[in-house]
Amino acid sequence: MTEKPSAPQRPELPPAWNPAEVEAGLYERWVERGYFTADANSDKPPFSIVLPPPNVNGSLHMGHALNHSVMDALSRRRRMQGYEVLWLPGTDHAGIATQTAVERALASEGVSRHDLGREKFVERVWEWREEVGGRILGQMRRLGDGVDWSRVRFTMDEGLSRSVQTIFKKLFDDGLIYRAERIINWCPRCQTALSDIEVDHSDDDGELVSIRYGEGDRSIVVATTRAETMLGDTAVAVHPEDERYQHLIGTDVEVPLTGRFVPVVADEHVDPEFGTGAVKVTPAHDPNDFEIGQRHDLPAITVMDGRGNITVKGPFEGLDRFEARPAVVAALREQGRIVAEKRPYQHSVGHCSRCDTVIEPRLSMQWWVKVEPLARAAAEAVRDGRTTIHPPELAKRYFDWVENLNDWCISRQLWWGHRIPVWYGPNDKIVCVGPDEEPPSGEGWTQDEDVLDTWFSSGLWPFSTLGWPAQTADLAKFYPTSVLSTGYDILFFWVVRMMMFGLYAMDGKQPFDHVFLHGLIRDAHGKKMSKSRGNGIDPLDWMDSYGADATRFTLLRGANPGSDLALAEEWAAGSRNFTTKLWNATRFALGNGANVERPLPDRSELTDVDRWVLDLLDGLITEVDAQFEAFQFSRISDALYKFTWDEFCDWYLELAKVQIAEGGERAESTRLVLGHVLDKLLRLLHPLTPFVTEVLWTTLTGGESLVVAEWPAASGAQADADAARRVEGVKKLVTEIRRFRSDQGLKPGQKVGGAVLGADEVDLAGLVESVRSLTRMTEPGDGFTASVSLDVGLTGGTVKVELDLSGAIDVVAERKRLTKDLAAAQKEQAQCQGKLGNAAFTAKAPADVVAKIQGRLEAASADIERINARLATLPEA
RNA sequence: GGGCGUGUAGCUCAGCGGAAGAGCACUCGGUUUACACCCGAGCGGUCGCAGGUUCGAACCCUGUCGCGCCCA
Repeated sequence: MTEKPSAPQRPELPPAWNPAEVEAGLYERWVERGYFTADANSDKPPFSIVLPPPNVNGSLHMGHALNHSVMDALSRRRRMQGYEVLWLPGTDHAGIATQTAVERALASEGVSRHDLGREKFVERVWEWREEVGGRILGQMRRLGDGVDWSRVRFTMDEGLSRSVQTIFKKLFDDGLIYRAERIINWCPRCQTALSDIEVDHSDDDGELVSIRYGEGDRSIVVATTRAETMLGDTAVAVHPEDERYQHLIGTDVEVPLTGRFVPVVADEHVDPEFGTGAVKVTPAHDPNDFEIGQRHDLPAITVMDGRGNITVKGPFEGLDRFEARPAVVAALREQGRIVAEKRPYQHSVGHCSRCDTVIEPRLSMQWWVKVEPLARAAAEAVRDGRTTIHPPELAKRYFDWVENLNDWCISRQLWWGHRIPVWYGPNDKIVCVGPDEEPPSGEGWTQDEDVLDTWFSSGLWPFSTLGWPAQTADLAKFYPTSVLSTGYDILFFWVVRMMMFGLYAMDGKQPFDHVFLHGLIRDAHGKKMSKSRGNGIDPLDWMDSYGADATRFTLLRGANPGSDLALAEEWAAGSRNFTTKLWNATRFALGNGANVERPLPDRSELTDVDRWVLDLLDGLITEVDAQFEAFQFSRISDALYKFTWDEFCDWYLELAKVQIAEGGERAESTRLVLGHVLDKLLRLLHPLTPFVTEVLWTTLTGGESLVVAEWPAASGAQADADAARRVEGVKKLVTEIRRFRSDQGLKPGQKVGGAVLGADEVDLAGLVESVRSLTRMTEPGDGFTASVSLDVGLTGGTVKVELDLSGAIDVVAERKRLTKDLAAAQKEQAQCQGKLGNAAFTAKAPADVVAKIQGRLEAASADIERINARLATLPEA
């Protein structure tokens, strides 16, 4: 029987990794083989993630790419660990954004939605969704997202709409949904109410105008930033204890321009320090004024329509609010009623988070969710540990917010969305209709015109997507979901709403066990990416240039929990370099016969170098596992990067060359070690960089796919501390020799004869060949003359290296090198002596610390002696 | 105004009680047959400032200044 060739025939790797050519094909193969399709009937433990649904008309931006990289890494690892993994994708209908987009398209045809009518308009939106709605899903495939495409959902689906109607009815019946007339945030451009979190506040330049109301000793000066709303004033308010105004409280003053007399009321909420201490009260156009109005039973006069145009008969009628403001001020000035004007005056102004239009507080009838009991449950679930927030610092913010929630305005004056299932009938009858109920028919019954906030339906996502309200196998298997991942800026949007609804609908069962909150994407200098700055980076560009793996790796490497991450093209190039490095290392290993055809030989048959790298690998596996459990993606990536590049490539591969050159059994065992280390390393890297590892691993092992390969476990072997010490000794020796060569101006490739003396004493005899190989040092030949000697202090002794540089050495360079080393050793010596000379230190510090310092002192002193001796032998420069 | 976070190498960030680290950038030298998307060697920091606790502080405490975010 002939010996088997050590390197079996294997498909050869191309010389370079070309992601653009390969990624799409790999991805489609994974999908076709059904790797990402979850089985609700499997016996495996479940692991589930629902994708926080992106806008149906959006496209993949860097924030998505980061979040998806996180979710994909988590779910790929769990799949390899033998979990039944469900990562469920989908999109939300983005009520305002989508309706606006379609209205804009219609406008270019000269048609408004009202021309079309509600039914036809909604049809158009569905058509629009068919056209653009798949874009972001396609982009997810490029990134490599291992989602279950058989379960892709949309918030306007029939099933999800049923969930919406079910929960609306349940909340309505429980008294947690009600209708009320209040001040809401109105966007005059979007023409709809918004909830509080859809309003962004910024400090804008405005004006502060002081206006005199009334006459003579019955007059009072109020300060306002919104003079035009005075047309709707129904009171002037002062603080009850403000001595300046005691005589006016309870009297009436005239509101200029209107001829109307309004009462002066005393209210605790007026700040006597602000302006004159008196404020005008416009209950229909200011949330604080509305509350004052409630307390004092004041009428509310609406002076603007939904577009922000003045509706009061007279000279201002029809003017836009921003035109009306100066017009009103001018009219007041003419009457001599302007006491003071301050411009610019910075104050906080609310803007629509969709379109940036200045919000108009408006009195209007809307539907509300009473959040207090829901929010209390949401806080409790985190407090008692059913749900854990990562990083924990952000839990505080979660509590603060949840405990101070106002009721949630859920009705929107749109056509695109879930229509409110409430019918109004004769005699003010109101009926809320559940999913299997017939709406009331007959004369006089009409359905509410409004639709629900998009977040109302996406808040149901963790269970509506699994089939709720039906008790499906999916729901039983995959709820509660394992992890929800999103940016910390979305904490209040997704997380809180999903928590409130999940706990409510699922009998106190939390929607997710863990919440992972990643940071926000910024540019290379930490600035927010934005269209106006033009500093945005498109993840698709990165994928084109550097590959999906490099894009993912860059994002994960920067993902420190709770902190933002700065990105620049160089970062992605660096990650691409890493994938190339991995590619080349594997190519080298394969070219030298690396394989996993047989188990590793017993550790006793391996070399120090083999045991060292295997022990490091064990440590790496332990580290990666621990950091995965802690959502520390940056540490995972860093550990893998450093092992791959700084240990495996820089040292093990170089040392393996020596072992392979030995031939025979040694070469064979080295090929196995190479194969086994790479095999496990590729498995560990797969959740982060699935594409390149798939190609390398299938080539190395002949296995079917890394997607379904087993996640590696540490070997359990006792780490060989002696092997580690010896290899570290080799590394130090090699580094010192290289430094000497470099300082002496030797070309890296130039071979130099040399002798290594004293290797025995430090137990390195067996590794001298490796040192020679890595430093281009040849055996001392016949005419060997040591022109220089080099002392390297290692644990346990000093190794002397003699080199024949065939001629004079560069004394200046050598003196400089030694002087530098001397200075370092002296500094070290002084530091250690200082500590040891301190009686308090030796008395109070733990014994092992004292011993360590003692050891350092001895080493430093020996170094100083050696270097001085060496310097003495050098001729003067 | 309230709360949270953060100031470490030129840039972006790790480290969070016992010898100042990484990536990128920079300098020098390299056609060492895995890799120039690379290899080897180097330069670069009183860890914002001021006090305090401790045998010992980048790390803990207090104050202060700068920056960022969230909520009013």
